[in-house]
Amino acid sequence: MSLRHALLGLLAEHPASGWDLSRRFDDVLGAVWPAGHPQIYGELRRLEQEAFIEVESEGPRRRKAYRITDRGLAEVRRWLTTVEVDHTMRLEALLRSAFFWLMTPDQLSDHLRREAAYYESVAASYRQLAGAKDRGEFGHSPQMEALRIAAEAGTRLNAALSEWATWALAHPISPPEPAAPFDPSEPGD
Amino acid sequence: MSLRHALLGLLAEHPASGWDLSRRFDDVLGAVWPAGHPQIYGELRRLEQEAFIEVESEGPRRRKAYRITDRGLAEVRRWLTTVEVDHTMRLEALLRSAFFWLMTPDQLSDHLRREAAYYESVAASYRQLAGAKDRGEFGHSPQMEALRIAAEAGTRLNAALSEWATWALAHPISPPEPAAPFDPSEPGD
DNA sequence: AGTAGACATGTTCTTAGCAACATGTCCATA
DNA sequence: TATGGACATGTTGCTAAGAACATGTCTACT
Repeated sequence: MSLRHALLGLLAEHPASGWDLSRRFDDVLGAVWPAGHPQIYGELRRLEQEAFIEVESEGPRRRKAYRITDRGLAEVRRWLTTVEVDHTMRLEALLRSAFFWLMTPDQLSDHLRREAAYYESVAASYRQLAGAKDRGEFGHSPQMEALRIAAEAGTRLNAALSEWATWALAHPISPPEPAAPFDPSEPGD
Repeated sequence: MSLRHALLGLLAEHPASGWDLSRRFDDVLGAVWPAGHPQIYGELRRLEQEAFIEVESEGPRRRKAYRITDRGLAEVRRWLTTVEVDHTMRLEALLRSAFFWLMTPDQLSDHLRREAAYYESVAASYRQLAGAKDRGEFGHSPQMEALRIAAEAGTRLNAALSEWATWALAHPISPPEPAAPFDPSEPGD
């Protein structure tokens, strides 16, 4: 249930509408915390009821921009500083690795090659983003610096996964067992 | 909804009861795919209905051990080889990093130090496990080799996160902005 | 004036996930 | 023989997540 705090965190930067927030999730935060718009609109309604945010302005097309309240700002800070980090991970790619022995060597190396390429391309795009930020292309606000740190995590995490897949390619799983056919030309054990 | 395939994958090794499977999730798979026992028992019932698994034996305390069917084995293999990997990640620790700018420098470095220590200790335990497997302490079955590969991922992933936190410690976020107090001893801009 | 398409917000419905509760069995040991 | 604890399986009920559907508006172009 970190969604509410993520929304508060985004609103701490500046007011935004549900649509704006949904976009930021799609573009940035979604990589580590996916959230669809139904969830976001619903959570915003609750946050308003609890006075963590308030309507700042109403625009065309029923657009409502929300502003964070002092109470809301205090709540994000409380979360960041006193709530234990939830280290739960959910990585289907790694779950699959426990079952690699069910694949043929060919299927597995094909799979690993594609995984390595995927993670490498994601890592590359974070690397590029980090580079742009280091060149000052996005200014130097504290918010931007926090995203620079997040981009570093994206780079390292995906690079590690890519390297792992490459490592696994070099460590094939031996065939299903003792079924090694008897070969009289080989010395016995 | 990878849970069903994970259960099938575990049952592909050998028959097991709901309790056994729940244990394996707690001990091993839970690190990358958490699952509580209510979910597991429910899914097993559905898998049996769909003839992916069947009851192998009934034991004391209503214990039911399930065996995978040919249909079930084909289904895991289909999943492993033809279903696109879902690369969705959900990492609260990284979500938080986008909001580091809301913390004071002291709070942030305290946080990062604890994160680095946490990930390093997790990485160390995977490293140890991998070492034991390399020393042959768990035999050499293909299943064990797959878990060896998974342990490598655990090591690299957590090491990367630990190193990231350490890197972030060395890249502090500059103060909230232009509020630099005027100091007449400094040359003006 | 009509219309296509992006913008914007919502509801509905289903499933996933998970904590809490309920039930009963077997085993060791006091 | 009573009792505590590990074993084992389930149900209930709430919240999260997410796909699909519904609605309406504004802009630009024809």
